[in-house]
Amino acid sequence: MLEQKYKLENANSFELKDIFECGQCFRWNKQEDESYTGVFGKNVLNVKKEGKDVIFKGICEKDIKPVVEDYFDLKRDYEQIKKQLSNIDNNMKKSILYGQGIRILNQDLWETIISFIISANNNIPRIKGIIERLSKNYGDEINYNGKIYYTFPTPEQLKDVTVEEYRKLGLGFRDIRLYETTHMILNKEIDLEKMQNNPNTIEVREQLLKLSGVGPKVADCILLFSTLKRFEVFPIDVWVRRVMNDLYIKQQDETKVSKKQIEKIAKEKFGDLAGLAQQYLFYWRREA
DNA sequence: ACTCAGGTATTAC
DNA sequence: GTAATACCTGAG
Repeated sequence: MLEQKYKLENANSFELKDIFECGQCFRWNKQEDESYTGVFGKNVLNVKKEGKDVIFKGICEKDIKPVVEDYFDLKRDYEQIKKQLSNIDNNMKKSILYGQGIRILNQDLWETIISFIISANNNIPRIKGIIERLSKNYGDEINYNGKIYYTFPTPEQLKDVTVEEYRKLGLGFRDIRLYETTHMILNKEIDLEKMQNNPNTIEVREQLLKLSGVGPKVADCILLFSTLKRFEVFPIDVWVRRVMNDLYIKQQDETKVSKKQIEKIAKEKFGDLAGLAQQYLFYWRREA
């Protein structure tokens, strides 16, 4: 396949580090020239900034422009969202200043489900390693610039993989979760297509929670970071609990702050944009 | 040797 | 319903 190119000129709210290292994705890697290369769907792309312009190039199944516009959420007005959130309080203002270039990617639902099951009680380097090994073992090859990349395996490609094989890839105790969830999806016990078309977030969340290895935090990450794109959810992990306690709750022992309490404050303060607010706060608290 | 990391499932009050 | 506990793995 031929290499395609697309240049986004004078981009606002688009910083490579903010997008790829704010914790939403696992398959984008920094290159020596500060650009990032990643695989999504059947595409391998390199993204580079030149001043305020963004250069996308790589192997794309379809026309690169719509592919990029969709995946990078380019049609959404992040400037407006940031303005709205910044008005809430100085904490939001500060965190948005730090992560001003964040965009929430439209990641494949299936891939996001599996990736965040793997993320449970795990660390980022290991999560990334596991996902790469999964792709290398069961995905398809794509050649680009003399290197071989691998697509994320489909449910069908994982159909006959055993729990033992997962364990060998370093999945640890998540091996059985991956196995069970894959088969629930293959059986249509959980129908991802229906889920994708269901506007009722409560119902979709309930469906996700039925999947093995998916609890409240993982479900909310899937709702926020996949093509489901629900900005009203508020995934609570250790970092979010930490930052919410530091800023708003101020209890001595952050681990004792209840989820309900955090959710209540998030809803009151951030409303329908809670998910975005979470992402700015999370990234700021973890990185800054 | 020991703790920790983007939590979840299970078991026990 | 809410609280305590085990759980792969590998890096520091």
